[in-house]
Amino acid sequence: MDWEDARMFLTVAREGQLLGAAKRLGVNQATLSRRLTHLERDLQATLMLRGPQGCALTEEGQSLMARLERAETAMQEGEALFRGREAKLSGTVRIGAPDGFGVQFLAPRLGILARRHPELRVELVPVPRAFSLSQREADVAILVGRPERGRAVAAKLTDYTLGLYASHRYLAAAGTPATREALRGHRLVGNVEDLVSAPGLDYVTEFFGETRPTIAISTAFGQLEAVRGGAGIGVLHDFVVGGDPALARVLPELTVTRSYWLAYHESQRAIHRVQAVVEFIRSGVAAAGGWLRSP
Amino acid sequence: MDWEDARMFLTVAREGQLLGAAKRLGVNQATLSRRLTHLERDLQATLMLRGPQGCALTEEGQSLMARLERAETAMQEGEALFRGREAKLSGTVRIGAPDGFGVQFLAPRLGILARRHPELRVELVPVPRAFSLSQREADVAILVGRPERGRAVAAKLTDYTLGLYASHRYLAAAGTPATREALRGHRLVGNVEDLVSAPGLDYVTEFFGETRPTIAISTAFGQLEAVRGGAGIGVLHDFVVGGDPALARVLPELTVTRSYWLAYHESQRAIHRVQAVVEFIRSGVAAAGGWLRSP
DNA sequence: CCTCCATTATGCAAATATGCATAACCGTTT
DNA sequence: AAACGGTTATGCATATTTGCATAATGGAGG
Repeated sequence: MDWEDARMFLTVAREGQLLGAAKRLGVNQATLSRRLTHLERDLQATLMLRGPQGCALTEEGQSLMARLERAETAMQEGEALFRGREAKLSGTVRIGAPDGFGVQFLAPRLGILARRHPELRVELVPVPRAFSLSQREADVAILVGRPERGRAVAAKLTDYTLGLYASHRYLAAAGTPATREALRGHRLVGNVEDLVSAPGLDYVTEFFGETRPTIAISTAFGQLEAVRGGAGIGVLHDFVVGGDPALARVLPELTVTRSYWLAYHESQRAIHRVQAVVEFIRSGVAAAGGWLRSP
Repeated sequence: MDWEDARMFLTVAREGQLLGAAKRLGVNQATLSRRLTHLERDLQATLMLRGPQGCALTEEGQSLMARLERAETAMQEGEALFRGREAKLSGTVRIGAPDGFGVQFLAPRLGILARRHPELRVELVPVPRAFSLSQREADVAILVGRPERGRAVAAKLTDYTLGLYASHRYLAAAGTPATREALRGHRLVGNVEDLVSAPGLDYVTEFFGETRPTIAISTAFGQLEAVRGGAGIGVLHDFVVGGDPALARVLPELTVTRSYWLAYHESQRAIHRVQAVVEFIRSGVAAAGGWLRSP
């Protein structure tokens, strides 16, 4: 028995005529006639007598109607689990992001998102690690570089640049290197190789070559604070440094460009709250313009 | 929420994979994938996580499944009202028929039908009256002449003939009329005008013209017995008379042909037990050959 | 790391359902 | 008896769903 046929039968039974029930169900009257015929054929019973005077239930139809009403109650309960949350976005969306982007870009802006969607709950995980979208470790992930495979819907957000920085105090004491080779004589701050979660995050070798950093920190802000504290020369996101007066650009011609991508599992494509967050991030990045690039 | 989508979701939830559930439901795996996507979009929720390892319910999916199982219980109860009667035809079929055909042809043969379908119950109403098929006064009606309008499926069964008969005793006493005009001097047995239920049943005037029968009886067998009892000359169905030695054909060149039609309401088209009876009658008449015609 | 297998997702053609327009129907009114 | 109005049923064109075939996927095993 086709349950959708049954649901339609129930409405006709209540309405007493095909035309009115069709309007109520949002289908054509002809469709409804056929759906009922299909149900009667399937059950091998005449459930209602139809004529220009409308539809009257047979005894068999009465019996079925009673059971369908109980089914309807359970169906409506099930549906209610999801309804009422549609108009205003509700539920939780988890964003996984590299800490540079997550903390510097997203965190300050989440208030806008919260005010726009009061019922929405946002979880931000600003740590540099891979997020499995298929296992729902995050609903939306910010990635460095394009995701290679898997059922993710991916879109490039923006390019961003990284450069070498050191504190004024450090440079005053150790001198400013004039060439890339001269970096060998300095203390370098980089990231933890083992915890590099994506090929695109391995930009330290592009700056230091085979020279391994003396100090390795796995987060961008950790690196920032270490460099700020005079620990040495480090590779920092230009947008993270911003206009910090305590820091000086070192070897400015050495710069690396990467790109942030946004991804979510394709099954989330139809989830409005996820799409709302996606759109929020995309439009936020677009509005920020060149903010993520070096001046 | 499409209830049929929901029913399919329930099966996938139990099976743990699309492919197995598709087989169980008798649909293609691709169809099932789309039905689930459609349900998830409708409810704005991810009900299950799908991958090459199969399908795992989310918490939302778990909640919905619980309600759907209750709906399913009610649906199965409703369906059970009709199931279990399909393989062997059961239920009741009412046949309305003119008494000539009903008693002389159908009644003797109903034993065959009963043995063929032990669970089937047949009601025969062999009275010469109109049966409203749309109001289920009969499931199957045998009619004289083609039904004119309405939502009946009609099929011609056979032609049959009527002739004038009298008992030998009557003719010995009153003489045998040599012409149609001579009938005026005889006692005539006909039917009750007021109860003539169809134009086709008004054959008495075709024999007697404007002469009104002295004795009017509303049933064919009533007329038969009256004629047999010497009441007069009557119009009888040739197949009802059969080879009765007590009766003599009068004015054999006067004969009238009518046809029996079988009809049922179109909503009964899909009801197997009704179709079984229809087929039984049609094939019975075909097998009887010229039985309903005068020799 | 590569291969295999059983799974899910999707493009495309075929099959089916749907809506539109209209014929047929029945009860009411004139 | 005829006309009217609101109903249901159905032919046909269009829209949608479905099945088929195959690409993509992830876990297991070698």
